[in-house]
Amino acid sequence: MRLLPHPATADIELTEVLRALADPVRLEIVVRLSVAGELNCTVAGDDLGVHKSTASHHYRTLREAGVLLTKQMGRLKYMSLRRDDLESRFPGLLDSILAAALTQPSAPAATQDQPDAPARLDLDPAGAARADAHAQP
Amino acid sequence: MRLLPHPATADIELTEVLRALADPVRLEIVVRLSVAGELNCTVAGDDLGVHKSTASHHYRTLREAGVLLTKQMGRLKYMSLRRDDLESRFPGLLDSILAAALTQPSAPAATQDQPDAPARLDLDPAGAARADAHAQP
DNA sequence: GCAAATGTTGGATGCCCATCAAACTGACTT
DNA sequence: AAGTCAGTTTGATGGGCATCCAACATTTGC
Repeated sequence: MRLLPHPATADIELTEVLRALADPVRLEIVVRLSVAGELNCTVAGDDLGVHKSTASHHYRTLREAGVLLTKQMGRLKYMSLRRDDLESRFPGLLDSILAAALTQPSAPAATQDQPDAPARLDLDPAGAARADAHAQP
Repeated sequence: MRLLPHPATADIELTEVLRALADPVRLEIVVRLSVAGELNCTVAGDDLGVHKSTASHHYRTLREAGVLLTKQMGRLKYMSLRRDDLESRFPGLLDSILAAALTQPSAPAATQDQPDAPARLDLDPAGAARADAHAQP
């Protein structure tokens, strides 16, 4: 298990964080991470409506802005929000943005394929896999 | 006195607000408005380091995102933050961003002309003018 | 070793945007 | 009416960015 390079908490800049979260796709990724806690790239980017390389680009943007933390475990990379770091640097910021995003959900493009889908967020299938992955890297 | 067109509170979108505030110049404008309450374009754009037409473009962006409100009084236009509207739409969002921006001040470009300047925000001179302007339009 | 799975990287493309300069509009002043 | 002030609009320009596709790197499994 190894961590990818991230900016130090003190180096996180407000405008970079805001710019990172101002993109609907990236905001959706952050919302998913806030719900699931930790996701690998495939699950986090599922049904986002963008190519996987585009999603990878967004992960990089979010990581370099200091919003999320990425650790590699075997062939998978798990991402999680830097909640504590962001809270200490910009108190209340992430929470208010997440709360706002949850009251104003952005429809992922792929959701249009099934207009009658009851719920828009379907992250549970990854839960078991995550738990397993953490047990024995 | 007449108001310029603004989006309704319910139409304010989170990503638009974040995108509007993700620019250092626009964030500085918002910070100034949060301190002064109300400013005309000339004062709000003073020492920002950008051309006045660029500043005007930023005012438009902020207004169309629903961040600020503009009313014309005679030959001047006064801008103010839509604090209540934003608070009701995205509770805590603006306050946390303003608090973060105040702890991490962005240096306006023109400040470099006077490196020994004691304070970076000099908005009081407009205070009297504002009060006068409101008395008798 | 070979193949599959998981992401990343490297063009390529097209769009959006921040910026400036100049011209313009609207309102007040003389 | 002419001039001035405050701000906007209209190109023009340059840079950044979101996106895709294809190729690559790395790890795991047979």
